[in-house]
This record gives sequence, structure tokens and C-alpha cells, in this order.
Amino acid sequence: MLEQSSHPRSLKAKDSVLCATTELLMEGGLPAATVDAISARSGVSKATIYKHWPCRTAIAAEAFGKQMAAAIPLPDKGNAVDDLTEQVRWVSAFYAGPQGAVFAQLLAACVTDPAASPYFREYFLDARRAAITSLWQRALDRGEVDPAISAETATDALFGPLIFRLLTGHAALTPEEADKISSACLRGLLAS
Amino acid sequence: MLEQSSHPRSLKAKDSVLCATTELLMEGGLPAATVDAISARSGVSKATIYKHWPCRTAIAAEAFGKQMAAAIPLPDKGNAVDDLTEQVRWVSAFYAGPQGAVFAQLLAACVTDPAASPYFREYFLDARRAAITSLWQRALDRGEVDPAISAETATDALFGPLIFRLLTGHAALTPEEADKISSACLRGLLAS
Amino acid sequence: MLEQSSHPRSLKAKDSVLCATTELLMEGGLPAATVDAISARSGVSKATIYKHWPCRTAIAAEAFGKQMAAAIPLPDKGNAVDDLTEQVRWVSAFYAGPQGAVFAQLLAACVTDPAASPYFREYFLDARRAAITSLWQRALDRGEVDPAISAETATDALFGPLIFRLLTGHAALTPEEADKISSACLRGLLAS
Amino acid sequence: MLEQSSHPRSLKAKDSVLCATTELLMEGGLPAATVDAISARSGVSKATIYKHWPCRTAIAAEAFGKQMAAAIPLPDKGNAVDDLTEQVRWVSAFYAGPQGAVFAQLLAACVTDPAASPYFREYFLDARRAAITSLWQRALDRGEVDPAISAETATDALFGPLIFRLLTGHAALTPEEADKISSACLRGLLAS
DNA sequence: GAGTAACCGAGACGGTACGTCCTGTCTTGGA
DNA sequence: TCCAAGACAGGACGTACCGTCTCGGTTACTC
Repeated sequence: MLEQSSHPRSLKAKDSVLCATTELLMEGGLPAATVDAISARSGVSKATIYKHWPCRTAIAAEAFGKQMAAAIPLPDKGNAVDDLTEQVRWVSAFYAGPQGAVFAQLLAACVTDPAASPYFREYFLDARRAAITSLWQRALDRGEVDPAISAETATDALFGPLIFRLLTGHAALTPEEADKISSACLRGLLAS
Repeated sequence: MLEQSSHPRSLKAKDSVLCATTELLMEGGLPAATVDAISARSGVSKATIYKHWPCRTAIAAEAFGKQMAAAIPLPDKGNAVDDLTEQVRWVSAFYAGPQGAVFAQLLAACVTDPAASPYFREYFLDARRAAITSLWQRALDRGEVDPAISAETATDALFGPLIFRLLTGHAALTPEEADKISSACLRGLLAS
Repeated sequence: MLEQSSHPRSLKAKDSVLCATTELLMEGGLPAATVDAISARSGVSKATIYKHWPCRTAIAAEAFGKQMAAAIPLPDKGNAVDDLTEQVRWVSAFYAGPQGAVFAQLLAACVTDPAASPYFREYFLDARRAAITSLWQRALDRGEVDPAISAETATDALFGPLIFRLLTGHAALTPEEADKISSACLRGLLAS
Repeated sequence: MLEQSSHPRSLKAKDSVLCATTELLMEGGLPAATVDAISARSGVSKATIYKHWPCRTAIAAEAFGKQMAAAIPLPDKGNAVDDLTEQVRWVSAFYAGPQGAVFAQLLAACVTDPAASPYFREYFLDARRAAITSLWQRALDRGEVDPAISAETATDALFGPLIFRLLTGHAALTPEEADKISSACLRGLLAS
């Protein structure tokens, strides 16, 4: 009761909106999450919606990101190679699944809708990046990975290829492909 | 892939459209390349435009792709590391430049507009992929790279991270960053 | 028939549209009353226009009908023959004038555009028919006309020929011709 | 052989066009008789079609008029009242039938398409008017009708009301209604 | 019987209007 | 005071049809 907003209705409205948006995203992807549709399903008026978010992509990013937050677990198999390989496998499976399409749509929409980018980053990328950073730090502590490479760079190296494939659809995101990518990145492309 | 009509007018119309689209893309990015705007500037009617392309994104992909085709040269520095590093540097510079934004918009639009994907692939990705494949083959012949890794996978590994950054904007695409990525991928993420 | 919206803006928009449409009809007839043109001149968006009317012909019918409502007066010369003759003369003069062409275009358009028919009837024909019915009743009361003939039939008999001529243009609509028609209808075609 | 065009192909083309147009009119009314549709079905190119007719309405008028030419017989019941009543009944039945709608569409289209009017008059109205003129002359000879009224005026008086109803749809065109109109016109509207 | 000219099918094209859709702002009246 | 309800301007979409034009092959007259 203490920490809630002075206007509890705001909170209820936000929740309704996010909930309705999630449903719409599940049913028809980002194109279905029209502001009008969100308003109609949530019972929250458009004016109120635009008081809380700058554009519809932002709503979708927050709604989808919050829901996905716990979807991908942090593995701990005892060594960096297995952990990172596992993580790449998880993420690629997520991308390949039905929600991968929504993720791609959101990512794409943020290019057009700059106002939504912070939301996408906050509710989506940051969580993932934090997870990897944690994995990476563990691996660093164990001396398993190259200390000259930042977690940032490692994240890009491991997940960039997956996102590339997801967006262009030039190749499938099967577990085998995911393994090829993670092993290539981990061991390096050069001949030893 | 494109059928050449028996009527030479077709060719003139297509050229006008592509030319106008390129101009519009330069001036205002993908959002400016409205079908109406393309029609108005090219003098080609909308009906005709829609006879040649399935949607506006396809036009933009073809126009932009054709123009970019020769923009990125194939380096030949005598060894794989330098060649691939150079290529990554070129591509990231391109992405970081003004046309990188248009590229990102196109890539994003293809997610929404599946009909445009083939055009984007044909006029954009394939050229790049072919270039890398050629570099990769040269490196393979010299025994400089891991023969267990396909050119496909290598391409994803090297350019996926750049595209990831371009789209999410979570980090700059400076030459230094590009070098970090290429070196990380080339040498591998693991400690040696 | 028209629901008045709780939002007064609706009324303003409708007024603007009808006003702009009337102007366009005067300037270039029905072909000039494009939905785009109406939208541009009235400052009302196409979407809003299509919320109020089913098709452009309906707008034109309402606009033109409302304006014409009071254009033709109800004569009262003391006897049926003079009243009806006068009315036919008025109407034929109206048809022969510049607005007759618009009337014909509207009537014709309603054939193609069934959705517009109710509008044309409500805002155009009904007013005329009511006027004749009133005249006819007066004449009936005075015993001047055949009580076996309904006002409906009389209206058709008196104005049908004018409309026939207006549409096919097979003969002029001069006052003399109007008199010939009204006298023929009134006295009957048969020899006495 | 002597009087045929120097290029018999023209004749075949005209025939094909008229035939195809008639079919289309039967199937979907005037809206279905698109120039493209006529061209496709007849196998005659659009360029050739436009060599023979000024606009599509003209084609439809000629096609439909030729086909309808003999559809309405000239009655001869021995006296004017019966002949004219019968004729009005026939015509109203025709208007009320499926082809009446096409007739109305054609009549309406000629308002918009002035170039088609001569075709409509030649292939449609003239035949009807000639029939009535012949009936009227016979009645005049027998002294059955008012010699001060021209066949022209009589035609307008008798058929104008039917066309008025056909176009506006404000009342049905049942045989009973047709009889009411013809008797009203024939006997006059005034009380005797 | 070959040459030549008119003609024709096929259909691409510019133009114009259509009616739909969605966004983000703004207004109103009720809670 | 705050909000749902939803009207609204703006602007792009993709479609349809018109009447014109261009092309290359065919036909039917001419020599």
C-alpha cells in the first residue's frame, strides 16, 4: 500500500494493457497488436495508453519482454564451453519457436520506431546481456575464456549470428546449426 | 530471376522506378520511399509498379541492393586474417555510415514484409555472401582457416554481430569495435 | 434518419463535407465531387467521410438535396390545373437549368450505387413527392381531380416524362414542352 | 460480298465483341462489361475495340439494344386503349425483369458518358419510339386519341413514369401499377 | 507468287479514384 | 480529477478500370 502510485488506477491500467498486448502478440504477432486492439481488449483508452508509452512498439516490447524474462534459464554445467553452448542452444530454440517471430518483429519495429528502442533494450536485451555477463564472469574466474574479450563482445559474437539468421531467414535455426555457430565462435575460425 | 519483357517499355519503367527509389532512400530513408512518392518521382504509375514488385520494400531492396553491389570491394592482402578483418572493417564502416541506417530499415522491413525477403536476399545478401565465400575459399586453399567450418557459418559469425549492433544500437560500430569482433571470432573466444 | 452524435465535432465535420460537396457539384458536377476532392476542400479526412456516408454518391445526394430543398416553391393559384401546371413548369425549368444536369448525374449514379439510393430518396424525391401530395390533396378536396388516382401515380405521371427527357436528352425541356406534357397528362391522352 | 468492308476481319471482330458483351451483361450487368473483360472474352484487342466504339457504354448499348430489338412485340387488339395499355404492360414487365436492371444501368451510364448516348438512342429508344409512333398513328386514324398530342408527347407520358420508377425504385413495377399509370395517362388525371 | 501495307492480338502503360487501415491527438461526458 | 470512449486529420496502402500506345505477327491486297 505504501509504495504504490498515488493513482492506483494507473497501475491497473498498465497491467491491463500489458496483459492484453501479450495476448494479441501471441495470437497474431506484432501486426495484431494495434493500439486500437489493445485499447479495446484492455478496456484502457488510447489516450491513457499514450500517457504511459510513446508508441505501440514500446508497449509490445515491454509486454513481450516481461513475459519472456524468465523463459530462458541460466545453465551451470561446470565449464564455460558447456554453459555457453547450452545458452546458445536455448536462445536459438527460442528464436526458432513461435515466439521467435514476434521477437524478430519487435526487433525490426524498433528500427523504425526509435522511441521503442529503450523499452526493447530494457525489457529484453538487458536481461539477456546480464545473463551472459554473469556466465562470462564465471568463466573468466575459472580462466576458461580469453580475458581480453569483454562480455559485451562475447555476447555479440555468440548471439549476433543467430539474430542474423532469424531476420534474414537465410538458414534454419536448428540445434545443429546453433552448435556449429557456438563451437565456431568459441574455438575461433582460424586453423589451429 | 527477373523475366525480361518483350516490351522494352518495361525496362524503362523498371529503371525509372529503381532510380527514383534510390534517390528517395538517400534523401529520407525507407520511410520516404513511399509507393506514391516513387510513382510521382519516376513517372511510373502505381499499377505498373505493383506489376513488377510485390510491395514497396521489394522495390527498395532491389534499388538499394543494386546500388550497393560494388560498394564494398574484395580485399586481397595475402592472408586470411587480414582479408577477413579488412572485410569486416569495410562492412562495419558501411553499416555505421548513412547508408547503414537504410540497410537496417530494409532488413527490418523484410521481417514485416515477407514478400520482400527474396529481393533483399537476391540483391543484397547473396552478393555479400558470395564475396565472403570467395575469400573463405582462398583462405581454405592456403590452409589458413578451419576446414570444418563452412563459409556459411563463417559469414554468420563475422557479420551477425555487426548486424546485431546495427539493429539494436546497443553499441557503436567504430573500427575498433569491428576489430574486436573480428579478432574475437577469428581467434576464438576461448582461452588458448 | 440521421443519428446525431454526442460529439458536436461530428456535426461540424458533416457540415464541412456537405458544404464542400455542394461547391464541387456546382463547379464541375458529380464527376468533380471526388471523395479526395471533398476531403481536401472540407478538411475532413476520408476515413471520417466514410464513417458518415457509404459512398460518394450518397454525400452528393444529401448535399445537393438539402440545398435544393427550398428551391422549388409550392404554388397556390386556386385550382388544380394551374397549380400542377405551374409545378411541372417549375420542375422542368429546374431540370433544364445547370442544376438539372447534376440532378441527372445523381439519379444515374444511384443506379450504379445502390447504397446511395436512400439518400437520394430522402433528401430529394421525398420533398418533391410531399409537395405534390399536398397539392394533390388540396385538389382532391376541391373535387378537381380523379379520386381514383393516388398522389403517387399522379406524381409519376407528371414528372416521369420530364425525367425521361432529362436523361435521354431526346427532346428539349422548354416551358412549351413542359406545358404539352402537363396538359396531356392532366386532360388525358384519349379523345374526348 | 459487295457491300462488306474491305476487311472482313472488322466484321468478325465487331460480332465477337457484341456477343461477348451481351454475355457479360447477362451475367453481371453493366459493371461486368469491362473493356478488359470484353476484350478477354471476345479475343478482340482493346485497341480494335476502341476503333469501333467511343467508350464501353456505347458497346453495351449496341449489344444490349440489338438483342432487345425484337423482345417487345407490337400489339394490335383493335383499339387504342387496349394496344397502348398492352404495350405499357409489356414494357413495364421488361423493366421489372432481370434485363430491366441492365437497361437502367445503360440509361444511367449514358448520362455520364455522352458519347454513348447516340448508341443508346439508335439501338434502343428509336425502336421503341417508332413502335409507339406506329401504334399512335393507327389510333389517330381511328380517331381514338387526341390529335393535338404528338406521338412524341404520348410516348413520354406513357413510358416516362415507368422509367422514373425503374430508376428511383420508389415503387414496384407490377402489372397492376403499370395499368394504373397507363389508365391515368390515357384518361387524364382530371375529374370528368 | 512475292512484296507490301494495313490490320490485329496482346498487353504494358499513365492516370485517376477508390475504399481501407492505422497512428497519435484531441474532445466530451461520466465516475 | 481522471479516465473510457471514440471522433478526428493525416497519409499510405493496394486495387480497379479507363483509354492510349507499342510491338510483332498475320492477313489480304498489289504488282
